[in-house]
Amino acid sequence: MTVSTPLGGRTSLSRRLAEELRSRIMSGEFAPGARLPSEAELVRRYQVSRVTVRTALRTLEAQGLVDVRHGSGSFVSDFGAGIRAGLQELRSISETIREMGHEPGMERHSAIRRPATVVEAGKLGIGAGAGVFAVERMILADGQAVAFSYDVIPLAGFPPELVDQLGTGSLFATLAEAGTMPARALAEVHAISDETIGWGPQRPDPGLYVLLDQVHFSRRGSAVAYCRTYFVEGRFQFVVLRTN
Amino acid sequence: MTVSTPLGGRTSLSRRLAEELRSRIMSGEFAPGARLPSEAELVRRYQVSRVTVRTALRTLEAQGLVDVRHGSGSFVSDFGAGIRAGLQELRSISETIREMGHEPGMERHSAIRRPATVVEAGKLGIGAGAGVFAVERMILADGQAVAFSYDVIPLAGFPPELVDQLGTGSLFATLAEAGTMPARALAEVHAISDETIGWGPQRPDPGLYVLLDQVHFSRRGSAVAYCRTYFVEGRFQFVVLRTN
DNA sequence: CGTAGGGAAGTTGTAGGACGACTGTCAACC
DNA sequence: GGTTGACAGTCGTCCTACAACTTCCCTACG
Repeated sequence: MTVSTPLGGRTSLSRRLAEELRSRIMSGEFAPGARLPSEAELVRRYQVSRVTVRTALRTLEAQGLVDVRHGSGSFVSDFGAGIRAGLQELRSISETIREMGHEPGMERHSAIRRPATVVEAGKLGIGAGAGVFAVERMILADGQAVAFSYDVIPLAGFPPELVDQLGTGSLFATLAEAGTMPARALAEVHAISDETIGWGPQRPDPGLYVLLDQVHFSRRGSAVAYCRTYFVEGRFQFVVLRTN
Repeated sequence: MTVSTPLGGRTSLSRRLAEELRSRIMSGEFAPGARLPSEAELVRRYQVSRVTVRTALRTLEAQGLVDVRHGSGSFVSDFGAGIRAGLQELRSISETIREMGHEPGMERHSAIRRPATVVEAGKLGIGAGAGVFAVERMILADGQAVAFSYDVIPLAGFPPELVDQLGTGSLFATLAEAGTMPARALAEVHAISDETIGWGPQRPDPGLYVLLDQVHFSRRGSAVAYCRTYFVEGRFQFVVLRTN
């Protein structure tokens, strides 16, 4: 039997199970290449049907986290380490930095309310000139600047009492509090050489950056933020797992 | 009713169905945001069980291609256009260029057999000094150079009669012929400013590149190629779909 | 002794049927 | 007009059964 772990929540059971397994894998409970418990064992362990277990495993497989082999079992992908800092995992930069074993930090450079530029309006799918909140921040890891970010959040429908909170802590946390947690982001990657991007004493000498130009969407498809993050080349490792 | 399309093949049925649906979506048969046929309809259409249909849909959902909504239906993700050129889709660059509506081309600059460097051996998980085949190529789209690639293929276990074919056409095609089709790749992304990367009259003036430093793995986990592809900034659009 | 072959056990893949939960629509009602 | 409720359509989960594949052990044969 070994019954335990109720998995309570509001999203679908298989999603929650996938998240549970994902966190167990990430925690290092299963080493890369190690074999996961069989589907039958997971059925007993979590008291769910085999369909649910298989659905969860399929999700993890599509994410590249596990490898399901017919007749043999499910195995943790050998790329676990890379995925842990993967670019396709949508999460706050601070969280990623912490998971990579460093102490995240942040310094707000400016924060103003202003009308959206044409480019911003286009990216966010709002009218040009609509009110937005623009924040400029420096992202730190162990006290060293690893990125400079220019974030824009549309104000329409955003709770006024939370506006001042934007840019003071995790952007994701504030958006979640506002009920517009990003579920997906479409990001363009560029190489940028520009001396005017960064600021302060930590500005890198050759102004070479990897720019992540991304629009965040809520689960229902509305744009909730437009973030341009300039990562100082060499101070942050970008990893992408590609599959077919 | 409407029986047809046998889906014959050797991989699992659900994988083939996912691929079939993926290609139908990519072809534009279903517009972004459009509703896919219901699971029951797909069951009738392809003569497979609902388990198989659901498994395929789950795979596509995890890849960000479709959005399955409880009680409502399955919908093509609004990000279809971006995903079509997505970085996490592992496929040949030429194929990607063609899908983006341009005519792919290629020029081989050099191709030699030599011992692996220490870095290459480390990336490929082989002994330092083991024999590799190194190819330098220029990737073209509509006659314009979009990338310069430095590829390294370990020779151990590689069919000798196919070595000369490396670098003359699609690297993927040759690897597939050799039975070592890449199934996954772990890629690092860097911004590079270096005047010595490219060559020829098409060399970009400010030598600014997005470097995709990637190791390709076969389905069983062995490294089959180490490819450094320098994309000329501005001539190729990198898109990454991030999910959580 | 060594090896090839066969079989058993374990595991994932697919099938079919059943029911619950959720969504969107529309008609009836207040 | 707005709300409520019924209803059909659809996805989520469960159950049972069997096929296909892998791995390992053990036997039979050389």
